[in-house]
Amino acid sequence: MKGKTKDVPQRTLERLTLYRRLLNALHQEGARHIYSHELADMAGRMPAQVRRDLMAVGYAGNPARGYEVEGLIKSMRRFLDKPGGQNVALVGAGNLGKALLAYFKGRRPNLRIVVVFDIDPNKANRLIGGCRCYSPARMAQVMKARDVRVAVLAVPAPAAQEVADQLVAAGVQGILNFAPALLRVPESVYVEDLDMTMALEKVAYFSRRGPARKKVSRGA
Amino acid sequence: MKGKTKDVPQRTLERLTLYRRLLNALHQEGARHIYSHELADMAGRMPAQVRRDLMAVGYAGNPARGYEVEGLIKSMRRFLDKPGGQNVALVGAGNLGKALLAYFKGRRPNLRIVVVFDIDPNKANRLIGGCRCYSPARMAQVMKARDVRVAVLAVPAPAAQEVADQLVAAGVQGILNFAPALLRVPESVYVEDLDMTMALEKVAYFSRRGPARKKVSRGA
DNA sequence: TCGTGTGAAGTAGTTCACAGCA
DNA sequence: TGCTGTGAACTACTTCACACGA
Repeated sequence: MKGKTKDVPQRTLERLTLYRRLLNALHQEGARHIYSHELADMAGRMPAQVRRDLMAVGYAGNPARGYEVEGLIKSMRRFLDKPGGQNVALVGAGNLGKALLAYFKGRRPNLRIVVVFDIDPNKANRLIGGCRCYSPARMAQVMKARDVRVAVLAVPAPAAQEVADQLVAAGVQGILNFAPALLRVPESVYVEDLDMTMALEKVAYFSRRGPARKKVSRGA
Repeated sequence: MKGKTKDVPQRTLERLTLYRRLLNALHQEGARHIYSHELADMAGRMPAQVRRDLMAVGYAGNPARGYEVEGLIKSMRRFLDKPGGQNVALVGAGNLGKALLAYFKGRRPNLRIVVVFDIDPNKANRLIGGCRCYSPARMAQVMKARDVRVAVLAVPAPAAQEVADQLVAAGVQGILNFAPALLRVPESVYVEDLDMTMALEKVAYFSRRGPARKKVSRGA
């Protein structure tokens, strides 16, 4: 698994997706070129960090004009996206799951939720937000048929581990976990925990005790 | 703003909220004492890190029995929670907003969403998930009346900055921002960005390219 | 003996600062 | 001149390793 691309730091990858979003908007508005300090301002970062992050995608700017917007976007696409896109499964079609389905719909064309799983038998075989919903029993079969390797987990915490096991058995390589539970999965499976309660507690805490703030100057 | 509590690193605070969750579960099950390595296992961390994190709350363990669960929970409560709790406002009662309302309901009794704001005039003065919904025009007034200092922002990205400005004007000190937009707010306001699309892109990326994984052994 | 508390060492991530080029 | 690309310095965070104590 020791690839040619030297490990991209996780934080760098996050920022790259952000830069891309900003660049797309810029491109829409007709911008042709951009300097690292401009992108940095928009992203709330230091120019040096933007430049260093962009080193990872291997697109060279030019001291006179900065970075060529369209070319940079293309490079980032090559770097970030899997050609042909990646299908995603959603597990858990409760309140949160349904909201996520709607939220992700059309947001990243390259990353589409194509199936839903839910234990509720009433939901089986029905369409939810345009996606077919299946019983978890059919997970392995459906996932293989649709070539799904990425899953969004939006089930209650007590069910999370069991579902994660099923996902792994069905060949999933990456899980975006909304459940407040630590998933035990094989080394090769990537888990990203998105703990909303933790995030809210953090805001509550730091909004009282002064700013243990990001250094980012967020302007006036 | 230079307090007596030496700045708690952001990461430490995240983990503390996690430890507390685990401790509460443990306490429920009747556990009396716990060692740092046990807590570390449950949290997917190193024992030394757990001990160092706990230093921040100022609760001393004991080499023979480890930490006394109940006492530690009390200390963490003193450290993490505002006595009497903090009221929270939700802005944006769309799909996501409503799901968040349901999600947070009862999860942290000390951190309750008590009001909702939405531009849709049809929602004004109606109850949504048990919360009164108001027009953003009434924000300053309602926030003051309910002593709300923390807000969850779940509006579309293009509206995010405008809403953030209103929140700041209404006296908010902390914002949990679900909109994929960089908010410009005064230095004293804490913003935590929770970018779900970014998180999904991260999973998609790292599930392909090998593990730029957290060092955490997530076991087999 | 074994676990805590913590100084010290190690690692990862960020920012500086400057050489080199258009 | 002013920006990029990047070694080097710095900062923040994590882990080691050991003195101390029950």
